[in-house]
Amino acid sequence: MGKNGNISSSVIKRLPRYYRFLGELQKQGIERISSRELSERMKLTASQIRQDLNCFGGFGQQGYGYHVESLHEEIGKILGVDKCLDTIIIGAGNLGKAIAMHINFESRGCRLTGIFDSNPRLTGETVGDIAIRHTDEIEEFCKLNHPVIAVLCIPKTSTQEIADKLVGLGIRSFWNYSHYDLSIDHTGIVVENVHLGDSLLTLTYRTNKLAEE
Amino acid sequence: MGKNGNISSSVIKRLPRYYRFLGELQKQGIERISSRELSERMKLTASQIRQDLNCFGGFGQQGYGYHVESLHEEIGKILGVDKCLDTIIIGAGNLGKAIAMHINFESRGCRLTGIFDSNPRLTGETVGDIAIRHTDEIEEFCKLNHPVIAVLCIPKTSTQEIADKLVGLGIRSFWNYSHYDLSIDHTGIVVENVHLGDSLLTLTYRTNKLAEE
DNA sequence: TAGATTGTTAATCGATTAACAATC
DNA sequence: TAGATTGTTAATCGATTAACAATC
Repeated sequence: MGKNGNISSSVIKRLPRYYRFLGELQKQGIERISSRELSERMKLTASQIRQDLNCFGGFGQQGYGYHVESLHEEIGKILGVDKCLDTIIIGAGNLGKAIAMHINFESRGCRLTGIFDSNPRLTGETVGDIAIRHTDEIEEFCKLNHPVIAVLCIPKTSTQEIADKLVGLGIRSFWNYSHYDLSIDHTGIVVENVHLGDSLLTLTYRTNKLAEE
Repeated sequence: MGKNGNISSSVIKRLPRYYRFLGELQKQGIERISSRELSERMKLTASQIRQDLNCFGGFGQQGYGYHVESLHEEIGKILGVDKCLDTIIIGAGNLGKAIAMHINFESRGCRLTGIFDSNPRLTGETVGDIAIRHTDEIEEFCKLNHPVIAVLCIPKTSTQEIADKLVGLGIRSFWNYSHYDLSIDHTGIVVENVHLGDSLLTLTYRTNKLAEE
């Protein structure tokens, strides 16, 4: 922990949620909020909120609380929503297309610049305003445009191989939706494994557990 | 902790991953595995694996390790993959359709039985082998078929209202993809909020952090 | 000033890891 | 039997919560 140093991943994982709630409050025209009131809305403790925010600096003011707009902006800056990380999607099946259409990359500091699929029948088809390219073109595209994030929506068998290749082409971050636990040996590479199936399976567990009682 | 009692959510969240790895090992024809070898493959400690598995019972054998096939089966039973929880999807936009096509519900103890959307132009269109119904039909459908899980792929503004209505119709579990933190006051209701945007935002954070160093 | 609420330190709680006796 | 590896208890570590002095 510390003002600039290493923030624990527990804290980092909570930041986007703070950001969302503050955005909502701002929309609702709420100017200031105390850690206690925010804690009630977010269903966590006021202590934790103050502890979390103080990893990055003293954003609040004693006796007053936090100014919603500036706290929202500060957390946005910490997360990097003002940045523009060029992003490509590998795999234009149902999931790849849905992510391209459904996720607002811009509001999360990213910009979708390319979609690739190995199926030549998809080449040229557009998703939103982006044309699907054949995977053979990835190399040339990367050398020209230097994307840094790759969203992997491909079968698990090819994931590791493609990821390794992409690292060689300058990709530094993977948002991995394949049913495979990607890990990259290179230092300086970031991986976020999503695993929607695992998420459903914990729901199945808890649902069945419920019925037992 | 305890053989049948309350298992901590940290453990539960790891179970699907154990299940996946053991399935892979089984496919590869590996018969037995020690906690140490599994720990190397999964990149966690052998201690943790033994600790986790012992929440549910002594599946191993001293001096031998764990029998891959039976451990895989046991964890499957714990998770409930042998069950069949009827599931409906609310919202047949890009994401709803992608989930319908992309997720193997059966292998996770669920069965997709209906898809609904408020846009009448989608009514009748099929996703996989399931016809999209209009949301007006949800009530009748639930009374007839008694689904227990609802996958919410709808805008955040309508989520709470629809969820409350679905609880009244017998839904007990929500797999929520809307950009809204769903919480249900009723006891005995399970919610899994997914938030793909938050996942991307942590990746953005870590990617920018990387560049700073 | 008095009241409110932060920032921060200390106490608690839970999860992870280490150690080792039990046992196959 | 000897070697290997579990199940389980104890030690450590980290994260959360509580408390309170600082201060707006």
